[in-house]
Amino acid sequence: MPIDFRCDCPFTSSLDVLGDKWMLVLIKLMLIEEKKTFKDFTTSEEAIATNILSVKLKLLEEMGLVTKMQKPNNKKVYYYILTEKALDLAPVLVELAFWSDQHLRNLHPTLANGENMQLLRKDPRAFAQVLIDQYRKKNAGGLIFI
Amino acid sequence: MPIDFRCDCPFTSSLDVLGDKWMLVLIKLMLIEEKKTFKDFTTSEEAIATNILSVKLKLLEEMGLVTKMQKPNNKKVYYYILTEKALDLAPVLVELAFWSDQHLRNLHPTLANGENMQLLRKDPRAFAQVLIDQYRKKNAGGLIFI
DNA sequence: CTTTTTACTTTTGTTATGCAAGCAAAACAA
DNA sequence: TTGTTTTGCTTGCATAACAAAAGTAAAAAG
Repeated sequence: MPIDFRCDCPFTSSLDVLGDKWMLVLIKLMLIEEKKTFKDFTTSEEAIATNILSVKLKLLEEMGLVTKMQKPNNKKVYYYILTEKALDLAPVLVELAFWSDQHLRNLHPTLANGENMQLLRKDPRAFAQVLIDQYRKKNAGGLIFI
Repeated sequence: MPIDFRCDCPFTSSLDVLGDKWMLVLIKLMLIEEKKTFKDFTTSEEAIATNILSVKLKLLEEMGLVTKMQKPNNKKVYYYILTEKALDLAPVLVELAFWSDQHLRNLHPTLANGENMQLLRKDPRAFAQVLIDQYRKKNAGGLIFI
């Protein structure tokens, strides 16, 4: 079914598609944590329920954010691969993480603070581009089978 | 009540706070559409229900994203004013609108396309800073009364 | 005073979410 | 070849989040 847009505002319309608990988290799992299969997602720290995962993956596919393809030499397992449309959300994710880093540490002291965060702080734009380039490189092989 | 963070991921944690249908929309209404009072919000195009508005404004205040202050010479009307913590979300909002502009027009042909969008396309970073500067300027007078 | 405005709250649904279990097809192991 | 396991997903059922409509109390306006 088509999305029901609340109004003509570009800010609000993006959130009509992405403004929920899971859509951007699933994109992050694929972009950064190399999650590809249904099973991969269920074993993430975020602990998404399988029925919700099923619905959200379908929605991501409908929205053209994800392409579902068979794993080579396996007729049961599928790979969920981000499209260019989804890769263009990398700057959004990076800005969100940048904000968390600045403003959520007092409320959430165990927030991750590894080397990735240092690169992010230094140059958020560059970090987003690195994420996109890395993802394209990793999935270049898989994309041959489309 | 305190936020229940799903994990230590900065991406996910930002969405634990902001990942719903309304939080970022309300911040947008304040930042861009000059909404300040409870009534202002109810008359927005997004048409939020008053009970939801009540809950979300309270949550924004709890999270330190909004300061509630009395309107001068009026003991009943309150102004909801964005904090610096919320103004730091301007880049997130701008990146979301940038993405809408690029990828949502086919699904949503009546999406706004005014002069603001041209500035946004040309230089998203600068656009975010303009929004922040404009907001600070407009609310400089009101902030005296804190 | 009376009316209107404002900021909610309450009531009553509807929708979204999530746990647990189930299922069919494929892959795997004996 | 024949169980057994894995995988991707679906189906109840319970709960939580969300929302439309109406109501309320207090302040402001007339």
